[in-house]
Order: sequence, then C-alpha cells, then structure tokens
Amino acid sequence: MNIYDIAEKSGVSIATVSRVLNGSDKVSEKTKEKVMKVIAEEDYTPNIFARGLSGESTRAVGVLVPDISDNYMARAVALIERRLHDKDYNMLLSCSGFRAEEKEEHIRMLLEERIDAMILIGSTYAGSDTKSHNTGYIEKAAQKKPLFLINGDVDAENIFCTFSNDYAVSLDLTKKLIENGRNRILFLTDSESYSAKKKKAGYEQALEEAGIAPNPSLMCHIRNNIEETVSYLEENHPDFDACFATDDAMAVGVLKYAMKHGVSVPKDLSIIGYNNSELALATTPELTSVDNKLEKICDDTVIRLFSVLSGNGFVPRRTSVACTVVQRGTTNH
Amino acid sequence: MNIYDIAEKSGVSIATVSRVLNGSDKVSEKTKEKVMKVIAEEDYTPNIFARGLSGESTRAVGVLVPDISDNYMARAVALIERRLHDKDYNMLLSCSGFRAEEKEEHIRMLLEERIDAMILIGSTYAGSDTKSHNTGYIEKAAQKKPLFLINGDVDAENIFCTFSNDYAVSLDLTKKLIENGRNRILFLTDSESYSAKKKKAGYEQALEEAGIAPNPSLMCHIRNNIEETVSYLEENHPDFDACFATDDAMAVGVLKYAMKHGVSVPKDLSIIGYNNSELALATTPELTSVDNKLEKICDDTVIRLFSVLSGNGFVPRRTSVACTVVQRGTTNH
DNA sequence: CATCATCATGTAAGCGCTTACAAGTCGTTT
DNA sequence: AAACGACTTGTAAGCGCTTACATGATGATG
Repeated sequence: MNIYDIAEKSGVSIATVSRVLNGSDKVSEKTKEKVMKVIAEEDYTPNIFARGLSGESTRAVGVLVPDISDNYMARAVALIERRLHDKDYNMLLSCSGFRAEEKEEHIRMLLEERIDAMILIGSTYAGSDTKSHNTGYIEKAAQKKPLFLINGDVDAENIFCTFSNDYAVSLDLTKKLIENGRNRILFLTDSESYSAKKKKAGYEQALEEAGIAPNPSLMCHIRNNIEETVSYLEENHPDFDACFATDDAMAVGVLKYAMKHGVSVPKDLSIIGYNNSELALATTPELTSVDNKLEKICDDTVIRLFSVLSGNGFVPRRTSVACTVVQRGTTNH
Repeated sequence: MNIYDIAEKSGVSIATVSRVLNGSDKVSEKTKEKVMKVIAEEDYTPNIFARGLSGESTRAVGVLVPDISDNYMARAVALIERRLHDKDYNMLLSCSGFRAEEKEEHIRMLLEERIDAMILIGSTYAGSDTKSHNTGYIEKAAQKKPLFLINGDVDAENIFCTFSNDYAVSLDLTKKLIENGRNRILFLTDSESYSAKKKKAGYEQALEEAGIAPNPSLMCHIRNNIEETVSYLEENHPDFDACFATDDAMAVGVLKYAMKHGVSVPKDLSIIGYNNSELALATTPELTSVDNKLEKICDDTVIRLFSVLSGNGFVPRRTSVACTVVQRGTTNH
C-alpha cells in the first residue's frame, strides 16, 4: 500500500495525495475529503523512509543515557519523551554505560540514524576547562547534529548545555554541616562526572574556609548502589559524623549502615543525598536531599532544542538552573 | 557526502561501496581496504532513509512503556536496549501512560515509524479470557508488525507474550502468610492489569481455601507510590496483620506507616512486595519481595523477536517464566 | 470573444541506497 | 591457444515520497 495505490483509488495523482498528507492548502476541499476517505479506509500510513529521503525533517531525536535504570535518568527520559511526543517527535533511546568509548560508539550509531538532534543525559561530559575530560568526540558529533547536554558543560559550536549550580549548593550544604558542629564529613561519589567534580569542589572549598584539613579517607569514590555502599563502609569503617553523597542511593547505604550499628541519625550523624529520588522517601527517617530541578532542566533543554531546529532567533548555549535543598529527617537544619 | 562521492574518491562503483558497507564477502581485500580508508577519511555514514527505502530491515524496534520512571519498567527497558544494541538495532521508546487511548495513540505513532517490531511492556494488555480488557487495538497493530508483550497475554496471530506465574506465586505466598497465623491480609494493587488480576486471584483463592471470608476493606486499589500509600492508610486505618502488595513502592509505604505507629515488623505485621526493586533494599528491615525474573523475561522476548524477524523456524507465542520469592526482613518465613 | 490571472492538478526528477544481472578479469584446463 | 569457471566489479532499476514546474480549467476582464 503506497501513495500510488491511494492516488489510483481516489482518482487523483500522487502529488495531490502528497499534498493532502502534508496539509497543503492548495487542494480543493472536495478532493481533500475524497483522498482522506481512501486513506482512512485503507489504513494507509506514508513510508517514513521515503519521506525522509526526500529531504524532510526526521521528526526524531536521539537520547543517550548512561543507565536508564537509574531513577534520576529515567525521570529525565520520561520528561523529555513527553515533550518530544507533544511535538509529534519520536525518541531514539540508547543506553551507553559510563565509559567514554561506549558513549562514542552509541553516539556514532545514533548519528547514523534518522535524527534531527541529540540529547546527552548525565554529566560525564564536561567543559574545556576540565582538562581530564575528553570531549573531542562530542564536539565532532556536534558537527553533524545539534547536541544538547543535560548536566554537562562543553563550550563549543552547536552544543547546548543545561546544568545546575552544584558547586554553590555543595559549598553551602557543607558549610551548614560544619556550622552544626560536624567536622568529619564523608564525601561519597560514584563518578568523575562534571557535576560530581563541582560538588566535590564545593565540599573542599567549605572545608578550606573552615580551616579543616581535607582527609583522603573521607573522600570516597564508590559505586552508586545501596549494597555496595554498605559493604564499603563495613570494610573501611571510616570515622565520620556527617555524610554528603552525590546520589541518594549512596546516602541510603550510609543510613542503613548507621542503623545497623546503632548510630543515631540525625543526632550523631547527618546525611545528605542528591537528586531527590524516590529512595529518599523510602527510609525512616526520610533522607534530606538536593532537588536539582530536573523537570526545569529537561523542559529548558527541549524548548531550546526546538528553537534550534526551527532556526528562529538566537539560542543561548549555556543555561544554569538553581537547585533547592529538601530538608528531611537525616539532618537537623 | 553520499555513496557516489565515496565511489568516486575510491575509484570504484557505488555497488562496490555498498558491498563494503554491508560487509559483503564478494569484494577483494584490496578494494575493501581502499574504500574503507576513504569512508574513514570522509567520516561518511550512509543515509538511513535511503537504506530503509531500498527494502531492507529498518534495524529498529519500537518499545512502549507506560512509565519509564517506574524502576521495574526502566530495568526492562535497559535490558531490552542492551540486547537490541548488541544486534545493532535501535530502540524507539515511547512512554504512553496507562490509559488505553493513550497507548493506542502511541502505538499508532510508533507504527508510522521505521520499526521492524514492537515491544509492549507492562501488563495492561490481557488475554481474551479477561473480558474487561479491550485488546482490539493491539490485535490490529499486530497486523502491521509483530508485537511482543512483556507481562501481557493476548492470544492472537503475530502477538508473542512472555509473562510470569503470578497466580501460583500469589497463592503460595498468601497461603504461607495464613499458615503463619495471619488472617487479616491487606491486598494492595495499583492497576487493573493482567498480572495484577492474577495476583489478586491467587490471593483470593488462598483465602477461600483457608475458609477466610474476603474482606473488601482489605482489598485496596491505590496508586503505586510510597507517599500516597501512607496517606491512604492514615485515612482509612484498615485493621491488618499482613500485607501483600503488587509492587514494592506500596509495600514500602506500608512499612513506613507501621514504623510510624510503632508496629513491630515482622513480629506483628508481615509485608511482602513485588518486583524486587531497589526500594526493597532501602528500608530497614529490608523488604521481602518477589523477583519475577525480569532479565529472563526480557531476554526471552528479544530472542524470540529476532527469531520472528529472521523468519527461521517456529516461534512459540506464549511463554511463562517462574518467579522466585526473596525472603528478607519483613516476613518471618 | 480573446486574453489573462488564479487556482487545482498532474508530470517527472531526484533524494541515496540495495541488488539482480551483465560484464569483465584472470588463472586453469584441455 | 581456446574455452571455461571463479571471482570481482559495474550498470541500472527501483524503493515511495516531495516538489518545482508544466498544464489545464475556470471565471473575470477588456
């Protein structure tokens, strides 16, 4: 069933059918109705390849996410998908894992596909200032399609970034912990991502301002997983009176460890998580966490995406969104 | 940059370039190398539309999921994506919500796209036996592309289902609760899905076998959400000594409610969740839950999908996978 | 009534690929 | 040396659509 069949059955040419399909105004009402009727009867849908081949927009966006089973990223994908669907766009989702080579491969594969633009979630993509990050492949990809980074920051042509003020939030939270008398603050992170680095920098700055010497045994790089966090603590038994984790799963691990060993939270131990996921509500006491306004970040990204695609007007390349702290039972203030 | 450019630069015909691109074995090593070099130099990627238009497979599968931010479904998507990617397939992900009209619309949109098959996650799709479910649109969609249901069961041409033995597990678990002296068992569910119905049927059967009259105030239909479960219980204060929930989030809500009111778990209250999500490990005590072998279900689905696409041999339409119970701290046995 | 603008419709080229089939090359066999 | 087979390469048709341009129909105008 193709456009020729429809044309024949409605007694018009394929050009007319095409016009009807694309809502051109150069078709008489009578003809339009006639053709629409046949289309409906035959349950005909145009071949997307043929459409794409003749130069139209693909109406699809590629989304790359390191791990969709991570609640934070899943929420981001859900938000993005809704916005794209609203605009009749499809989403090609690829789950790359965290390694740069994997990402590069997934990006390549997505770019081979029918996409108008690409969204990269997760801040493993970092700015030119952060020397340790190899962003070359991202900049290369951006030469083919506009690229949108969520929680990333690469300052280059055709790359659009949205991220949150993690440094300021982390600095502020750590300071507050110190003001409340904590001075052995465990910092837990699971990645070398851009946002993780910003959080760490804020933490370190707060320590420095308070004159507390950074303690390497309190700055741990572990996997973002409840059980592995517990095992890590069981093995190393660090001496701490507060914990600041870059994701809620690790913070929950700390809480479980504390409860198991009879440490009173928040009296003798303060715990702060990040990303304000469902996990933060599962525990008793509930977890204090940072809400980094994922919905706003995603909306912002998709809005700018469509601005870029429609080509109208200037679109800012870098946008920052402010987090808020959600005070719950694992901290006092 | 198209196949003609590459052909010209390598001094061969477009047919040869195409053969190199598709890994045909009818190309001499020398020529292959020459062409590959040019392709690499020019960073050329074939146009997917042209490829698709000339009758090949689309190398893409549509996946429809009610809510990707649900951990269970996100895990399913992650597993499926990995398998598809392994085979060089792309995934078009659509998040429909739970209403049938929404699903229908999303299915239609996916079918307009370049997909070889479609996977529907979440058991809102049920068998012809379950009269209340309108499966007409699913059967219609299956006329266009092979359809794969995860946790669904529709017995029709071109529809392939994988589901778990929820009835047996539910029957067994409820019986065990009764054996342990519980007789006011709260049943919590969030949907009218096929698997939810099977779970409920097992629960009711166990009550009947034990001669316990079903109590409507103990069979609740609520939203699958920690906070809403807590609110529900605070409002209704049902009288129960055990709880069987069709998803972990609700079970966690019950646990929180119990802790808040000083009820001792599992001594005075047994709680069983379902889907064995990360939430089950966040609480203290940890949640007893049912592992319904999501990985196996997904693997099974994708394997059958590729069997169907490659067209070799008979592919069974319905497959059942056995769940296991993960005993943790919210039950005694 | 001839002329022309206006609008609706049709014709045909082209998008970039795959692949059946034709043609060419080369070494082997008779 | 002719004939053949095996392997490599090229030619050209066609996939189903969009769209520039050509054509045709209709009614208004001089």
